[in-house]
Formats: sequence, structure tokens, C-alpha cells
Amino acid sequence: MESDSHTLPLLPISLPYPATLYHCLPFSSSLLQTSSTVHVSLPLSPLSIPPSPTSLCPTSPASIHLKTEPLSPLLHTLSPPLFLDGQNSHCLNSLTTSDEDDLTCLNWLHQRGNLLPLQPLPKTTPLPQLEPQDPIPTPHLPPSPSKPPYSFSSLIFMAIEDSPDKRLPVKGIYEWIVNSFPYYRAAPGGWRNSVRHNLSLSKSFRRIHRDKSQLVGKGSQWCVCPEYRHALLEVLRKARYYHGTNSNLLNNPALLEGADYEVSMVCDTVEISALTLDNPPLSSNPPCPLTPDQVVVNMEAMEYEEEVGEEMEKDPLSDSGYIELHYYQYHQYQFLVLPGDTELDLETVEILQLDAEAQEAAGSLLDLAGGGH
DNA sequence: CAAGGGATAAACAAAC
DNA sequence: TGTTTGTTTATCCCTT
Repeated sequence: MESDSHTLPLLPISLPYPATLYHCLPFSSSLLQTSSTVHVSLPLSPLSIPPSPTSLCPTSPASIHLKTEPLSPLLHTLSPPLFLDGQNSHCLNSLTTSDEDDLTCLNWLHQRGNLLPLQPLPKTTPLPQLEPQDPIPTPHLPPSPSKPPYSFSSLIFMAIEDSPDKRLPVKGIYEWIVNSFPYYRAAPGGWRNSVRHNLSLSKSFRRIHRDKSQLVGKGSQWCVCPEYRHALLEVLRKARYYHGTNSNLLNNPALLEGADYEVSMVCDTVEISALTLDNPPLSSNPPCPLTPDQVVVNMEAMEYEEEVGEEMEKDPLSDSGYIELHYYQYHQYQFLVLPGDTELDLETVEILQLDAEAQEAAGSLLDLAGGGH
């Protein structure tokens, strides 16, 4: 999960949103779908399918197709075929399943290192509607990143959920947090203790004993207990609501479908929160993809049944080809964060189901695409 | 005001 | 032996 120093492009646009996103959530789109995010799909032709997730990095000639609904009549006309680099053309409607799988692989998010902090654009493009006499905002990194508004449980949850196997060792959790929230890079080491404390104490997380033959390094891996995934999602959702998402943009019920996604393992009987009871998940729990020698360790010393071998169910949102765009506010300006560089073909952007303010913002985007590129 | 949750610190043991 | 990991306890603060 090392950074390859890709710089996330931030397009400075004047969004009328009052919302402030402290940090761009680094985990994959499957977790949340909230009002302050715009979901995009990256339909790529087979020719353009990157050989590795890294190729979905900002330099990829991927087309961006904002995928919300319903489509605004005004913007509906702005979906020309994509010819981005003069060589690879991309058809919006030629997705295959494998394409979607590739496109939903957001591992490049982990490799950009500097994606998450509220960092300035390496190159910023002022909005056309900015007053000429107005000084172009040159946002700069605050002296020190603010503490993320997420509890340690949420951080751990995000880290684990963002891992390919939905499990991480403690060290991996540390790394994810540090890479995702630079606040912890400079923070005193006590937070690591808190992470371990949370892992041990919280019923939401479970330790997986590794196969003896696979023991490399210290410690075990940790996963999210499916019974508590809904509750964790809910907490995360609330955190995002209270800390910067207040629009009614994408209140997509698909999120709940995503919340039904259970990962990694079958847990034994545990206390089920009210939130979980609202979404009883266990009857169709996919088995844990543990190896036969791996043992699920119950923190309460209960014995767990090993469920091995079947393919892990995929997150329906992951399969949808959605990824998230985020915006945040810095001073009086807000910035849209795109998973591509500023050379992204914004002409292909379709903004759907946005409220009036969002459509205004979308118009700014399109103006920007038309005027600045 | 009390209860609960979360953050933090610390001590300790076990594993590496 | 030092570091990392995992567990437990305690305390404080904030929110409800």
C-alpha cells in the first residue's frame, strides 16, 4: 500500500454547497453513498482496461461518466462518445462484467498517498464564473491536518473493508490509517494503542488465527464481524452526515443493499444491535473465505464454526461500477475531488439527480471542461 | 445529573 | 533483548 506519489487533482469550483468534507474517504465506494458524493462509473473498453489497478490512477485515459439518476434533461445531451487520448476510444455502453470488476477496483486509491488530506491542487483551474478581480484561491495545506471525525472503530472498519480480503493485520490497519489520514502520521503513538484497544474490546472485530504455515510476522489478522457491519456502517454514515454531508443528493437505497453485504466469515451468536435487527443479515451469510487451517477467534472465547471455501459475495455497489467523488470546502471555496488528473475528459460528464445547487455545480464542471480544456 | 460511548494512558504478557 | 501484538483496567471527556 505504498504511495506511488500520484497527485490527486482537485478542481477548484465554486460549489454552493454548505457542506464540508473534512477528508475524502479513502475506502472504496461500496461502503457509503451519501448526499455529498457524486458517483461515477468508469466504463472502459477492453483496450483501455488497465493491466493493473494502478492504471486507474489519474493518468489513465479513463472516461468519467457520472452515473446518477434521473438524468437531467439539460445535461443528458452532454454524453458524447469518448475519445480521450486519440488512440483509445471508450464506449459508455460497452461494459462487460469483467470490465466492471476492473473498474471497481479502487486500489489506486491506496497508491496515491496524498489523496486524502485537504491538499491543494498541484495545478488549479479557476472557475469561469469567478470574478476576474477576485484573487484566484490558492488553497494551501493547513499547518497540520485536523483529526478525522471518525472513531477508531470506524477507522478500523474502513481499513478492513478497504482491504482486498476484508482482513488486515494490526500493522496493516496502522498503515491504512496513516496513509489515509495524515493526522495520524504526526500524531503521538497513543493512537496505535487505541486501535489495538478497540480491536480487542469491540465486538465488531474478530481476530483470525493464521495458518501456522502462513505465519509471517507477528500477530493475527482482523476482520469485521458481519453482525456488526450494519451498525458500523450506520455510525460511519452518521459521522459523514454530521461532518459535512447535508445534501439530499444521492440517498440511494442501494446503500442498504451494500450494507447487506457480509464479509469474510460467519460469526457465532453474538449480541445483535437494534440496527442489525433492522437488517437481519445472517441467514444468507456467505461463508468465510478462510483457509482450512485458519481459525476464527471469538473474543469471548466461544467456538466458531469454520466455514470455508466458497467465493465471497461481492458488494453490489462494487459491482455497480460506482466510485465516489468528493468535494470539500477550504475557506470559501469548495473543491471537487476527482479520481483522475485535471486532464480528465469532463465533457463526458453527466450529472444526474442533483438538486438545483448541484446542477449548478455540474454546470460549473461542464463549463470548466468546455472552457479550460 | 447519570449513563453510555469513545479516547487515552498504562500495565502486563505473549509472540516474534 | 527489544519490538510488536493483544488484553485488560482505569480515567477522563463528551453526548444523550
